[in-house]
This record gives sequence, structure tokens and C-alpha cells, in this order.
Amino acid sequence: MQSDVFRALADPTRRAVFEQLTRGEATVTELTRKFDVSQPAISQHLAALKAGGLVAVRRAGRFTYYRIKPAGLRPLVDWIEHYQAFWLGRMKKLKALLEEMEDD
Amino acid sequence: MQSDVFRALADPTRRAVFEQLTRGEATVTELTRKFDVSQPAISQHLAALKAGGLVAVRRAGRFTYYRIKPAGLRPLVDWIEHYQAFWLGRMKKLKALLEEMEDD
DNA sequence: CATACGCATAAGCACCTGCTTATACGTAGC
DNA sequence: GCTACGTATAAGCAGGTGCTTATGCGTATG
Repeated sequence: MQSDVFRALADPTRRAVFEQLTRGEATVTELTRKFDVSQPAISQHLAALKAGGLVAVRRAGRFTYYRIKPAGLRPLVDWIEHYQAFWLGRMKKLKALLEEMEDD
Repeated sequence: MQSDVFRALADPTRRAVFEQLTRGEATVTELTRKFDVSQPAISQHLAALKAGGLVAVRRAGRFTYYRIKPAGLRPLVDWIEHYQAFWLGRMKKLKALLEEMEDD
């Protein structure tokens, strides 16, 4: 759902987690160490980001690695494009970029 | 506050009101007619959009006209840019565009 | 195997949000 | 100057959200 992207990004802590993940893959415990909230809180934020299509998961033994899914931002770019017809040309380029990344 | 843009856009009804305004200036009563919520609800949504810097107001007698403030989307674009360093060049162009519009 | 670890999920709580109805306040128009 | 209109604001309510602690379940490790 497109709506989930907006919801996912509405929370500042969640945006901060997203930012942290741009620096590279991380496990839940690693993320928990960097933020001043409990591990369940982090897990819940990650679930929201995942619902928004903004992160991907990789399980390795008892560790769960989360990583950014850049293509998840596409709905956002699409949305801006939709209401800013005059940006269309430039936005098309962004979309093309996002498509390239879609297999990350 | 940058955070207010995200909050403002998190609600689907609010995004729909924003969309409606892209078709042109409208009064509160006009907007109320297009959506299935009460006039106060519309006023509250408009207040949230205004807090997010997404709309501007023009008072004319007993009417209040709301209109899109395209530059209000800049924090969003900035945010995407910030976490997508590789888009920097393209985003810079968007920012320039938005700056041009800032006196709309 | 037994214990510890990594994570998700459940339950509960305070607060926030989006809606409603009621109302107040300014402007318009007879 | 009344009366009606346009809008904002207040108050109240149901449901959502973000957090916590408690717990369960799989996996690693001695």
C-alpha cells in the first residue's frame, strides 16, 4: 500500500532508523544499541518500515539483518510527480533510477 | 518543522485535500462539499497542511481561500536527497526549481 | 542437551489523532 | 442593525500509535 510509506515515514524515530540503515545492513540488536528505546520498539519500527516497503530482511542463523530498500521510496517520488506535473521530465529520471535499483 | 510535512502527508484524507487544491484555490466550504467529512474536519486538515507548510491562505471577506504551496514539498525532496546521495545531482535541480517557485 | 542469545509477539498503558456536534466570531446583505 | 453565512475553535469520543515489560520460539554454543 502506498499509504504505508507515508505512515512509515511519519514517525521521527522510524526515519532515524531508516537513516541509520543507509549506513549499511544491521541486526536488530545493533540498532537497539544505537537508539534509546527497547528492542521490541525497534522490532516494531522495523515492521512498519517493512510494511512501507522501505527495508528488506535477511535472516542468518539467529541474526536478522535489515537493509534499506531504495526502491521503496518510489511511491513517494511518484506521489510528488503526480502533483507536480511540470517536474515530470526530471521525475521520470528519478523513476528510471529507482527501477534500476529495484533488484538490490 | 520538517517533521510536520511528514505528519501532514501521513493522512490519506489530507493528501486528497492537497490533491484537490492542486486543481486550484478553494474555500473551506467548497472543499467540504467535495469530501465526506464535516466542515470542522476540513478546517482541521487545512490547519495541519498549513503547519506542514503545504498550503497558503488568502482571506477575502468572509471567505478563506486555500491554495497549494509547492515549495512546501521541498523538505520532502531534501529528505530523499539526504538519504540518496547518488541522486544528488538530479535533486539539486529539483531544489533549484522549488526555490524559483518560492514566491508563488 | 542445556543454557544463552536474537528476535518477534502479546498485553497493557498513556497519549495522539481524526472525527463529530456545539458554538463563537467576523463579514455580508438586506 | 438583524439575520444568514463562512470559518475556526472547543469539547468529547473511539480508535490508533508508540512505548514498555513479559514471554515464547528458534538457533547457536558449551
